[in-house]
Amino acid sequence: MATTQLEALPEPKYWHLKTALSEALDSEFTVGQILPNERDLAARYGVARATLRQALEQLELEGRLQRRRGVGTTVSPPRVGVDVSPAPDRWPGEPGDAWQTESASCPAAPAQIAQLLGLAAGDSVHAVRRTRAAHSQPVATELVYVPTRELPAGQEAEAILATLHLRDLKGQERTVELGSAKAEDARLLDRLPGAPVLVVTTRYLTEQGTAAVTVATYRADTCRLTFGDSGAMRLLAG
Amino acid sequence: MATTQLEALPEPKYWHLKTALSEALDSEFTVGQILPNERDLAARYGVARATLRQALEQLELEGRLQRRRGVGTTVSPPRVGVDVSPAPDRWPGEPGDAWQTESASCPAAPAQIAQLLGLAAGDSVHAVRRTRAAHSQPVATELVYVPTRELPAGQEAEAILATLHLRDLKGQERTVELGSAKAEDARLLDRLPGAPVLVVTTRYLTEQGTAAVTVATYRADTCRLTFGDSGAMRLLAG
DNA sequence: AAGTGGTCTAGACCACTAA
DNA sequence: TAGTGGTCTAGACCACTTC
Repeated sequence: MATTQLEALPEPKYWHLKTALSEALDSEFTVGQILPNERDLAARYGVARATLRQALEQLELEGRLQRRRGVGTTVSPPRVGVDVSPAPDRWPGEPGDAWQTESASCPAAPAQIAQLLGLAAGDSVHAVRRTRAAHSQPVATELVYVPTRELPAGQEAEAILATLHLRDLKGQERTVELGSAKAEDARLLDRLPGAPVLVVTTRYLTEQGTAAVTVATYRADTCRLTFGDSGAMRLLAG
Repeated sequence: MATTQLEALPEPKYWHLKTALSEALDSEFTVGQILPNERDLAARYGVARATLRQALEQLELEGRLQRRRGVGTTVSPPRVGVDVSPAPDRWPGEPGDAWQTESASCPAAPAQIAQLLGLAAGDSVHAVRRTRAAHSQPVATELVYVPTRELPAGQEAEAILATLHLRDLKGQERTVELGSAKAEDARLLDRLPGAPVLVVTTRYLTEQGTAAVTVATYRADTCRLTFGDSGAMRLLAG
């Protein structure tokens, strides 16, 4: 019986554990199936529960597992691809987009938003909350920020978006980064606060400057963001 | 003296801790400054070290902190924006792109890559390793996969890329998702294995099908992916 | 050698879900 | 009410960097 690599293993236990679990997931489990509970799994692999959890956390981060308190740990389906590059000449809320408008409010602009919109810190903005689902599961929540420059406060969400549609859109700028879900976003996405999310920030540009900013928060565990062909498709359309 | 919210706090300790630390970071520390060590910090806030670490981990995930074993925890600069949407009519390795070619090998295609390239599992492919830096720090590492269909094995990296440049590029398809760094990527990015990364997969399309696939791995803690204007800029160029 | 963050343990209790 | 994952503790040792 070979000693294998147990004598000199620079890799930590949870790393090997993760590999072992990942292979078991491929060979012995099917999508949606529920795993043994954490205490049993830890005992089965001969590690402390905290160590087992470290491996599960990474697998959840990679979209292989889904854990729900009070329920259990289940095997995730492959991530769903969600398109985040709609036509570059369309405003949020124009017919056919993937979002469902929820509500509107009129808070002071967060510092970062104010900067993107070219406003002073604390200026009032319209904020329209929207959500997006795939396969009947919520995958993203978004806030559309519009300056209250020309449109008075207290409008309906649809009215706010409608004012954008009248304007001439010059282009969009988009960024993607990793974040952790704030309490409100987490609730809407059916996750715990702090869950990893992909934050997509889009700036809508007109000749006069930035007319709107959207901050969309996608569940990182279940989503794969897709950017459709940025060359041929447009050439075909034009 | 008010009891504040200590009587009924559904939020966990590490969540409050994170907020407290985040505010301290803004007001009492400067970029690059080194924080007190974890044992001292934990004592200062009256929590166990594991709880303190849970808060630090989230702040690191959000790009606010950087922790290095044997050194300490430092305050991170804002994330750097890296453009991941070069001109949609250019191949990898054409003059002026942001990457530095490292080496080439000729492995069997991983299952996922084979599928994207329309190959059978285990078919041989060229794999060109490249890296990308910003502010003298490595921010991404990439593998360019090219089928060995027309080009024999054992080529130099530059020769492999050069064969692509002769072909007519019809378009690109790009996806972004969250991953965790494999051992090799982690080493190149100066991170520990398992570190969170943004994985950008690009498919290069010709009339004949998929000519190449790139898998780029960006440090999620230090990078903000940017997608330049997808409308106006091209109109101006054309 | 001293000090840092990284890993690991063995326990406890809590919040939540479902029968 | 029983069972799940989520939080928290107090300790130990290890890997790495720096002096």
